Amino acid sequence: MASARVTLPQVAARAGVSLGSASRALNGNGASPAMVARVQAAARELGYQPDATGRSLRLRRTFQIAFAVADIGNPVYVEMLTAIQEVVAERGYRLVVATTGSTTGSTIEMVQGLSSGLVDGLVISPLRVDAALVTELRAASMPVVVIGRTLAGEAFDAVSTDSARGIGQAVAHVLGLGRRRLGFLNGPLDTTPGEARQRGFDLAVGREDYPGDSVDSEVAEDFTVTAGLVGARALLARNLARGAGLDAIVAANDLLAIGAIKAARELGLRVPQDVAVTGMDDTEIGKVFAPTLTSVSLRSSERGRAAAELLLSRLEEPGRDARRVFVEPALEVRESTLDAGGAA
Amino acid sequence: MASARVTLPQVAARAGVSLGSASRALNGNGASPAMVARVQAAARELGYQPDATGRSLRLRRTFQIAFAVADIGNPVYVEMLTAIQEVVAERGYRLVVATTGSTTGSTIEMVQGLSSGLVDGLVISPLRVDAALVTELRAASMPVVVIGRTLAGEAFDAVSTDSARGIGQAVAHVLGLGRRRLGFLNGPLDTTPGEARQRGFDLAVGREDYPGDSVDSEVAEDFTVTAGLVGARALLARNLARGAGLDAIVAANDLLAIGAIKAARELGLRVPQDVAVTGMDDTEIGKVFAPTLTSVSLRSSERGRAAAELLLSRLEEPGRDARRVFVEPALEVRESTLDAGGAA
DNA sequence: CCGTCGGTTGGAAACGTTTCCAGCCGATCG
DNA sequence: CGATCGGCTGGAAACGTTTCCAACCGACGG
Repeated sequence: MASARVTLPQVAARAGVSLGSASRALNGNGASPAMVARVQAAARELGYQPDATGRSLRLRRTFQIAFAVADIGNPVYVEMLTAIQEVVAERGYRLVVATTGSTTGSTIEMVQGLSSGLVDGLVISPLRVDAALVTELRAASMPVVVIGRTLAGEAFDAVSTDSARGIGQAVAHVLGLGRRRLGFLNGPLDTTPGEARQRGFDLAVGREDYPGDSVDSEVAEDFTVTAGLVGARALLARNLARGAGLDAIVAANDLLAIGAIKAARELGLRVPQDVAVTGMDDTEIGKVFAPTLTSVSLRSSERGRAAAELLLSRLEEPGRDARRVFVEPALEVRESTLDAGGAA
Repeated sequence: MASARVTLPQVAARAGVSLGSASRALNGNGASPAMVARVQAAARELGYQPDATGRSLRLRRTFQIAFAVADIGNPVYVEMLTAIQEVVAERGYRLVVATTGSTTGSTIEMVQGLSSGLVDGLVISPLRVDAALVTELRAASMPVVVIGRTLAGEAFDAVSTDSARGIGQAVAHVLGLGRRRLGFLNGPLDTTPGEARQRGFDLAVGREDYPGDSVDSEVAEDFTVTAGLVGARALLARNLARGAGLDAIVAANDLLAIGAIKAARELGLRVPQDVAVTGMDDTEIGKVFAPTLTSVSLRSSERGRAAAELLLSRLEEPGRDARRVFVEPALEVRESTLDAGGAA
């Protein structure tokens, strides 16, 4: 393998022209047609492949962008990754995936590691945010697009959604179904999504005209099915013991919701007849689950795509003002809240 | 953002030493303790970050490796990606994800694009393989590790499993449950996994002592839930019409299996009581599905990890002989084949 | 017919790093 | 006490590319 690389000087020699001319000919800058033909022929004969490192060094661009994410196992991030990959590949960029770890400390380390001219820009969707991370991101020697909470007052390009409002939609939906004893199954409160979704729930059930009878919240260890199962067991058992079992669980994401459905079934409860369950993120897994999962779509693909486009546009126009893209949450009603009767 | 980069000459100047000494001091090669201290101090004061492109150009290594995959949406590949990422990150490498497209033509293009010194090595799990692709991979100017069919007679490092045998295990399992009318739901036959799994099924049901009554196969459009749903509808309907409905469906992967379960339910069939269903790949989604899915594990994480380790070891020792790692398939029995009675 | 201009070309510099090479110094050994 | 050796250092070259600059050519206009 790995026959010795053929370099541009070799191509130039073969074509009998100077190095500079060869470069111009291949990049289509001010070279005569005859020159272009000669050089291209020589390049083809030799099997010339331009070297990315030499080119990057000179150009000060790598045509790589990074997507940094806490947990690549989460389907939401995979969806974003797919969308980002699609957009950037089309424009000739490559995608580097970087795992941040769940703490801000390890995220900062990762950002520093990336700040070596290795990538031209960064899309980051941080689970946890603090001042140090914001500082680090501002200091980064490359454009950054944040997916998630728009960092207060910061001049970052950002893509955000209103997941608090999304939780509100889910609450309104189950109330509309006549459910009155609501449980909220959340992930860690010190995460950006956990905090926002809790706020959304508290707001929705705190309204003057709230018609529900009881509310209860449970915080799972993280945003996974297993944690959801454990959390929902506690949530359901607690309310059952209290004499008035829950008739609806609003979960902070689809994985938690699936955990909740499994927990409900363990107790012999039917979904949705006995307990309606809603998720959030509208992931593929929820769409194929049985029952199919009512979920608040935060349009992860769209957010990924928007973030990628924001980043590319900034690479083209570095000086422009920071831009923010908002994506509206939208409730997708499916079987997990739809009684056989079909009341909506 | 983007304050002007500080370069090594600047650090050297600040420390009052030569460029070469500064480099040696930072890389820990033959520099006096005093020198190291001075240079590190200067570097810290200036916030020096070594430039990856300059370093790569000189070193002829980028410390990046690529993972090329047809469809990053498939959970199997996500699992591999996670494992690979973990291994390489630990050794100081970064992971670039490359999407190949499903044809060999687009895969070849992608390999060529990567052959620009941008990555030090490549892990590829091709869906379809032909002679041209093999040629291209051999000619690639970097080490390649193949996950999947070991390319006949080729000197690639490879990680493979015997998915044909895995299908055999699934068939044996449902036969052991007393099922006698088997359907096989496969993906496209011109793919590497499709071909192998079909072979496995045909072999398993073609044995002299095969006790089953009937067999039937259906080829879905691709390896997705939707395609599985469509394919399984046809498969089930066809056999129902024939008077003897299937009592087991062996699917070529978990997504197809989930499609099959949905199709069975549409027809009012219970899983597993009326129809037992098995999948393959043992993905997360199958583990949380209701019913949980009996599946043949091909140990995707393990394969990813092995591939990454193979690649890193080759980077350290370029001349060594090609190595192959085999991973045994293993059946994971869950609810989708387990009658309430619990017969195994 | 000569000057000028636009289009092309060759040569050289530059991007930021690592490493080779030669020279220096102090120390050790004969 | 002198020669030699080892450890460090400074300087320079090299990795492969793009682009600047100066020079050249033919053609066109005055």
